[in-house]
Amino acid sequence: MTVRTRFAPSPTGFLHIGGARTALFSWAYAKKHGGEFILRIEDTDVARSTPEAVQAILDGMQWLGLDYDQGPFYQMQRMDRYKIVIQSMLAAGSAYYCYSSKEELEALREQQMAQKLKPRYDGKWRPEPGKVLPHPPADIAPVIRFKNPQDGVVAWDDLVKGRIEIANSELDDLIIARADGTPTYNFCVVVDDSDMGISQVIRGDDHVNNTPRQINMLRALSEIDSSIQVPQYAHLSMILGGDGQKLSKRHGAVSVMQYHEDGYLPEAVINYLARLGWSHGDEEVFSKQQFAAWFDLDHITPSAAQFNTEKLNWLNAHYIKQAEPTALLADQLQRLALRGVLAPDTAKLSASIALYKERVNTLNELADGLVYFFEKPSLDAAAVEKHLTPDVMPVLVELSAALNACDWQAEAIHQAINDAVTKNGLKFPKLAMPLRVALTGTAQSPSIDQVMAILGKAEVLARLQAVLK
RNA sequence: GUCCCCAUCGUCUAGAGGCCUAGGACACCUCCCUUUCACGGAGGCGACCCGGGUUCGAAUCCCGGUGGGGACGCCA
Repeated sequence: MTVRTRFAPSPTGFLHIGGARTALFSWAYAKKHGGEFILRIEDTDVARSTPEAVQAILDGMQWLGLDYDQGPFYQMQRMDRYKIVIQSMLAAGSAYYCYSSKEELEALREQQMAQKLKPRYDGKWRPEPGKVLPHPPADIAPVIRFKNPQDGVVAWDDLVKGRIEIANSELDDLIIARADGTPTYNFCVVVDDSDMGISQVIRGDDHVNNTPRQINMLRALSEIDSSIQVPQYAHLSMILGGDGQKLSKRHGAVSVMQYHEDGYLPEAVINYLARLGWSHGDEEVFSKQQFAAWFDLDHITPSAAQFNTEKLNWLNAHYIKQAEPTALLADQLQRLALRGVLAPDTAKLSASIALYKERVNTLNELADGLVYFFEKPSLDAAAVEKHLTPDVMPVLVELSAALNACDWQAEAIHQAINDAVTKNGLKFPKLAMPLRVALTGTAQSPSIDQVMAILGKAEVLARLQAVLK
């Protein structure tokens, strides 16, 4: 049997970190087994679904490089198919019309909660042999309910959590079509997973409780069409925020595209997400391809995992260091433009990226650190006071002259500084620090001779002149 | 409330009854490197939720407790 997995988000918001990991694992499972990965947009909640959200999900997947073999399929475009299946269930007696009003149901729920019972449909309109149903009220448009088995248990061997059993007595007859005729989530999923030949359903933990209902519907459907099979299920635990709390819209859940904006490389986010809840021995740093080759459901942790920005930073720093400067060029051009640096010299930009990328966690930090290569820095007052002391001024004057005559290479520049240091009986930092402050504005920078080599002779002399006045 | 799930360093995790004196990674601390800050290198701190049981032997298996999470929609 060919492996087919799917990622099935509902377009009610952006692609967040939890959804991204679910997609990543589904993607990897399909790749590992030479199967197909399908994207399906579950947009049956017309009131909450938006085209913007669809686009945001597509953008997020593209940024992460989670390519799908089929889709995106849209459930709203499959209405005809759902209606046919519902009709067949009605005909087979595995579904029925229910005329209970929303108000009636609400009252029932409250009553049950008050009695500390699990709120469930009371089966008023459920047909049974020998049972006499009430007369359908004329003013109520009926919903359609699935006739769930009442006895026995539903069990499956979850690929992550092991065997799970739920008694049918815990389940009630769920609504599969609303009063307006549109089908609901649990029903659409079942039809789609079946029609699309999904072999493994890999999804979030929060769907564990839907699984027995879906299995029951699949079984009812297989009574009608014997080719219909129940897929395997793998339920991934959720990702918690850095504080151990559940991620939600108002608490810590952000779009994966926010990570892009914040200066994270997709390689880093993928690598980080892969290691969140999954492991391959002691391996920590690996590519998406390596992940796909290694991936298996056996090594997924069943417990929830807390998001840790520090570790993401570490991975991001690794991937930035590893990147070729030219690969970062386009990105840095954009980020520098945001910082007011327009059309910088490309050779100079490449050289400064090469020098600076070794020391940053994010692409924004990189861009921040690059600015002074292209614009005169404003000098940090504390650093000026500490390092640009009156006694070094004459040495700087002397050095300026030497630099002016210097062959403009880091080696030669270093030599010129060294000569000035020796001649004046100083230690190297005594001159390097004032230079650093004068040229970069701060007391922290890469090797000052290398910075100077990139800045260029004219610019270095001009910046020195500015502090000597 | 009912049902379901989960439980190893602060965090992510290794761990399939003896390889465990519980390993790795991030973070933190110390030292080294050094031209400042980083990077890098070497060390260090630091955990099996509790209680029973099974067994010659339990982080690992079973039971109970506790704690955390999820679900209980004409949402997905």
